[in-house]
Amino acid sequence: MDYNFNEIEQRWQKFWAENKTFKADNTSDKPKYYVLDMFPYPSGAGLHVGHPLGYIASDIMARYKRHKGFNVLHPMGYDSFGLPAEQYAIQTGQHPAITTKQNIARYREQLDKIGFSFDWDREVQTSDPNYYKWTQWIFIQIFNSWYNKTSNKAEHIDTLIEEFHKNGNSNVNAVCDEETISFTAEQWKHFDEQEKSDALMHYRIAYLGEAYVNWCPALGTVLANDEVKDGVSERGGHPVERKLMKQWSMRISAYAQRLLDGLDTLDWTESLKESQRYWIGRSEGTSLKFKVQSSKSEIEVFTTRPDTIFGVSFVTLAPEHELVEIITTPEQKAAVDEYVTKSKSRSERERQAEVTKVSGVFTGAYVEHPFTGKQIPIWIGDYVLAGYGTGAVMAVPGHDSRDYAFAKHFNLPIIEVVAGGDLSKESYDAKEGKLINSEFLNGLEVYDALKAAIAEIEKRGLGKGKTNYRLRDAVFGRQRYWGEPIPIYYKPARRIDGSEVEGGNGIPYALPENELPLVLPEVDKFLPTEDGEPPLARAASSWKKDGVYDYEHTTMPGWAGSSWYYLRYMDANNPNSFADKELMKYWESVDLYIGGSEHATGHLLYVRFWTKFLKDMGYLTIEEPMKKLINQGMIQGVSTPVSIVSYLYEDKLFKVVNSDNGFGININGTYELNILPDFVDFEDGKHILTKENFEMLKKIDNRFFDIQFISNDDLIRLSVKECNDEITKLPLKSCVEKMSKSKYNVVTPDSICEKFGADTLRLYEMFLGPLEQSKPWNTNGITGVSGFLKKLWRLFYQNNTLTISDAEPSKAELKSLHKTIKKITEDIERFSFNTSVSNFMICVNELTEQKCNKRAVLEPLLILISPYAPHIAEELWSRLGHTETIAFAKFPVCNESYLVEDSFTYPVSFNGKTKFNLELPATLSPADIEKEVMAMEEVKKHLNGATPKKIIIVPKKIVNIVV
RNA sequence: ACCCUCUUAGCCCAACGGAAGAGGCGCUUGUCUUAGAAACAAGUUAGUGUAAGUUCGAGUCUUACAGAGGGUACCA
Repeated sequence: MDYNFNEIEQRWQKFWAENKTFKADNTSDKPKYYVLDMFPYPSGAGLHVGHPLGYIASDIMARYKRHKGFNVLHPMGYDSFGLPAEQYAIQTGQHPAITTKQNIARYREQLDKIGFSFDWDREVQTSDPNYYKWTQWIFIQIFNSWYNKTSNKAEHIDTLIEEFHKNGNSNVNAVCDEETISFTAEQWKHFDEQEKSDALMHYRIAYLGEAYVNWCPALGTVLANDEVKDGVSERGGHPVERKLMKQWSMRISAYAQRLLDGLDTLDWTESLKESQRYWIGRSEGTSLKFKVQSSKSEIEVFTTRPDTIFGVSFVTLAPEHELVEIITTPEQKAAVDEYVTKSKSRSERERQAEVTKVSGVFTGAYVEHPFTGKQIPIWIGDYVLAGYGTGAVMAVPGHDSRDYAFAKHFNLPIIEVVAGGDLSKESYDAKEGKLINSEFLNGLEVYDALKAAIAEIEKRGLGKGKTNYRLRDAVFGRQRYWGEPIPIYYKPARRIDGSEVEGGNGIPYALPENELPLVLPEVDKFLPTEDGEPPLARAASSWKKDGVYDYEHTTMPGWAGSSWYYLRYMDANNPNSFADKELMKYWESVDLYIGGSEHATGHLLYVRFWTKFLKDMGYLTIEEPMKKLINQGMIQGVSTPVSIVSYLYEDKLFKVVNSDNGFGININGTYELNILPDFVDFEDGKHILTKENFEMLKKIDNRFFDIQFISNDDLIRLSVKECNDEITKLPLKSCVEKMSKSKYNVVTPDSICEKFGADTLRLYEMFLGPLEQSKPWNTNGITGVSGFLKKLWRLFYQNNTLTISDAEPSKAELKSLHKTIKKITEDIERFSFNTSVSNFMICVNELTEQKCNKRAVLEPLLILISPYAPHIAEELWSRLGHTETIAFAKFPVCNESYLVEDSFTYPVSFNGKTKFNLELPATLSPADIEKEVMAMEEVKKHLNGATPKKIIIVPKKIVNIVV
């Protein structure tokens, strides 16, 4: 009987599904274990071999924990709202719901083939109204909340209204907008509906406010910071620009400190925590006011280096700063206006490309130095960011490299106030050295000067110590169709007398909870309207609250649904709440979360934010959603790039000079692309293009007239028309990069499953190397893994018959087994799955050599291997006569007594250099070992009469004699 | 520019600070086969990217540099 993996795998996949083997119980005496994969977006390309890497690892963990007696929650679902389905809808008219459904079906089919132990009864899809009803519900809770800095948590907005009623807002210690005006209780009582709504809006955690956003004209929507890469949209690569817009936002900044502090409690990689810390960007400094000369205005700056206050030689405002217009002198107005217009029109990408270019303009106005009273010019420059701090900096060119570059460029004075650098060459940014040229700070070390400067600034009432965070509030509205509708409607404002205010946008109200879900309406087209309204404005005129009031037309961003999905898995089908409180208490938080590191600052920050919010409101008991997190490395694809120099189109020859999609153009003005892998062969470790394939390539794409192949760094130019016989094999340059549909380097798991089986795929993906490390996909070693499974099979089947002995195993057999038990257990506990695979190989090699077919050895071995290769394990387990699944069989425990060695051969070394070996009983104490060693003739010979300085003895390791 | 990770045999990768090698691929030679392939058996190869330091002892710890991969990007 041969190992027929196709048949075996299908049978067991069917068995698991029919018997709901992996259904997680909500009540159990067993300890719980929650293992979760990062929510996949079901893209049209399906799974490639990189996706299952993490899923296999988490599945091994889930199966292992079941063997270990845990009640395991291991669910899967889909983050099914998102841009690609919508882009496809715009191009084809196909409703994104249909595309999404197809893609999910394809994902599911691929996932099922790999034999994961998911509890599919708990599947969730973010685009399902039964799911997004609760996403909307959570939004309403956030809308109805404010952040109380005194209690340091979110509270219901009613407590704030009550306070306004009693005392106005002067005593309120809340996280709110900068421009919040103060009012008394009396004023509050006389506010009309609009004014009350506006006042509260400054405090709500989900709020409608003006913000600079990343506007992407091509996608017709705003993007979050983490959805923008290199100044272009992460999905699609379209240019992004800055735009001031009224937007729904989330006051995540209120949680900045807690998000930072919480990191210390998490078992995440240091590098991931570091990225979050950096993204949150806490910095301690001082706010400081500069009086503008001959004006009532003041410029407030934020600085972390108040110690360098005497080194200020100018002040720089961001072009968007509100004072720019007010303080600019008539003589400078034209220049300033031009600069402001120019910097506004520049896209993010241009801005970022010009980071090293210095630009700016003088406003003509001056401030007074707060200590010396000296006149200091005010400049504007776009190296100052409008959104950070106060949008203004005190420039200390001597000790800040950006100010230095600006000063050098515009020939502004550079004053040295901290000794230790050479200011003729560069600024001296280090926080080390003594203060000079600084009046009362002279002679102090930087650290002491900082404290002294802050004290003096506060004493004189010029400013105060302040902590700033780089973390911005998250824009929450998207001008898109395929997302959760925001459950808000607008009522026209009313005057005190009750009459309606004409025009205006109306006052936003949250929908009552019994009207949820607010279902996504049908639209005729998935595009914005002619007047630039989002697609939801196309909904039928009946799509209105009570048939009268407009709903909000923007939808939620991709991260909304994924910010709480781990909770829904605990109680996926609950119609009455987002999840039952008792169940959330039982499942607590995720014990192991596995996914890619690309979510470091997006999803993983938002999910922590929502968790903290829900805890504040009393729905949860946990502060952090994911206790342990592992980033699986990326599986990269291998591509073979070529450059197209010119191409033929409708019988005309074109030279590639530029391209409007801004993609793939290299310096020489050629167009780079990757050859489809179907045309590339692999020989002697090199990628080659054969003559046959070249001919094929010509036929398929006859536009390519003149192609440069990059071959071992030499460029070989081939003309398609003149292709001659000389070239039979052309070595191609290959490079390792992200696996992506657009790069033609995607490998799917399907063909591997077909050819070698899912168990081989699972083992092989683990065998590739450490889980967290990125590695290129190659199938060179896959026959080794597949051979191993065949070898395992042959331990049970000799000459096509199951031959199993119930005899007592030999000492050697038991040693092989228990050594493996020990190693595998250690490997799983530290997520070292690659080494487990080789340990299995060693074990099977040894047992094969011992011709072991003892049940007492092979049964435990099957349990050991079942998390990794569950199908073959189930099959052999059942053939051994078991009628129950192997999934819950007790994981074997290592019996150390089988591993004990009688003796150990010590390497005896002098000064670290091994001279000879000495076999001694393993039980000998270090003192006895020393006696034995020192008594030896050879030792005396090596010592040559000298007395050893030190003798180091590590039992069962080494003996080292220091002379 | 900054931050993180990695660098061990022809290749992929192992080695609680204790004799550098477990495993797989590849390669070589057999056995078996009409042949190919498979299976089986035997064999094969590095002194750990470079330079310094800590240590009785360093692939492992520290520092600097180089290369590769990933992340962030004027945050005052």
